[in-house]
Amino acid sequence: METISNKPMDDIEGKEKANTVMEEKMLPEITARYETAMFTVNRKLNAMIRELTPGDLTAEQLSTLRYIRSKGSATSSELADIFCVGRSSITAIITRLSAKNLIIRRLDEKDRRVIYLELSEEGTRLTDEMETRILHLFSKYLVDFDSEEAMLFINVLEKLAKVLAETADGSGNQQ
Amino acid sequence: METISNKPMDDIEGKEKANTVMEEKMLPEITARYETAMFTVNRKLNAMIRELTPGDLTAEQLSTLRYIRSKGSATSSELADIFCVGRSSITAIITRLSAKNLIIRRLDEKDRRVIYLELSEEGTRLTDEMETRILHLFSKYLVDFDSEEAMLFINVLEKLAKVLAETADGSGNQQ
DNA sequence: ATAGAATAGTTCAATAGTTGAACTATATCA
DNA sequence: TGATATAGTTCAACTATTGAACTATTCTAT
Repeated sequence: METISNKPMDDIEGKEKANTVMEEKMLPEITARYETAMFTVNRKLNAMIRELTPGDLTAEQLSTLRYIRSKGSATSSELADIFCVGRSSITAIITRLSAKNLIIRRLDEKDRRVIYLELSEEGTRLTDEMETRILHLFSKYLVDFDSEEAMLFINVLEKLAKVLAETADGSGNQQ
Repeated sequence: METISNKPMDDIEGKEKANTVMEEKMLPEITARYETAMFTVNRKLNAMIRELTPGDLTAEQLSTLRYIRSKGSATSSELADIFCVGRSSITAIITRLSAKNLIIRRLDEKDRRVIYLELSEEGTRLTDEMETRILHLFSKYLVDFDSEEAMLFINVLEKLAKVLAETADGSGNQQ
């Protein structure tokens, strides 16, 4: 993934070093701006999605459904990893989704410890409906960005996600 | 805020329209990639920051302290707006922070309905310490990005935050 | 083959965050 | 002045999360 711009920066041969130094200096500012903006984006988007969601479904529950929808099925441990929470937390969420008949537990016949989580028909329908609504919401805001900046943004965001995900270290929680 | 790249896209005069059409088509893909990456980034970063934080301080509490630190002082209503939650939620958080002697309630003498929230000495010390740790954490990851892509990313992120914040509509919650 | 370790998931108690309604107190405005 | 709006709190109900203890399986190393 290389940058698109061809506007040269310093180009006194030591490109590598020049960039590093500059960032060192700008670190506090970049960090502060990143955090402030990220905070606002997350809070506002979550609030908006919350308003789109049927009253008896929480943000975590919706995220869980959507993740399973995207993968077809998932296990508790996988969800705990992805969501960076303990497994007991996932159990609680799954129990509630199951009580609402949105999720089905399917036993693995080979390894009888594992349980595959899948969406029920109703769960699939509801998740698809939410996907549509969210897409519609996003489309309202995406028109303010041109393709190029949007793609650049997404690429850097994905790179960041990759870098963070690779640092498997803490990863938040486990037992 | 204009894009930096000078690599022309289509330039058959109808730049405006060309871009719009292209995004329309790419909307589902962009949305999916954005959401997936954003989800990972948030979960991972939150988990990492959680690990840096003294055990008796939660993510919400830390965010609250940091916001107040950045502004000097804030009111409950202001925090409820920024955090997109109800005021009673803020009351609960403030009560706990106050019990830990990290926050002080200062009464406004002009308008006796409002209460300014400020950090105590201990709150200031703790928040500054956390800022340092977070900066250190970020610096580990920022080296993977060059200045240019970092700045582009931040600019688009801030633009997104601005667009979302301006849509004052739902804003999540209020009473 | 089997004992010990690892893995997948659940249960439970405790705590934090959130909602929404009802409430108090104060300020604004018409 | 009386109605309305604003700032904040309290309360009950609920969800999410943690961490420890637990069951049930599977793996692995001798």
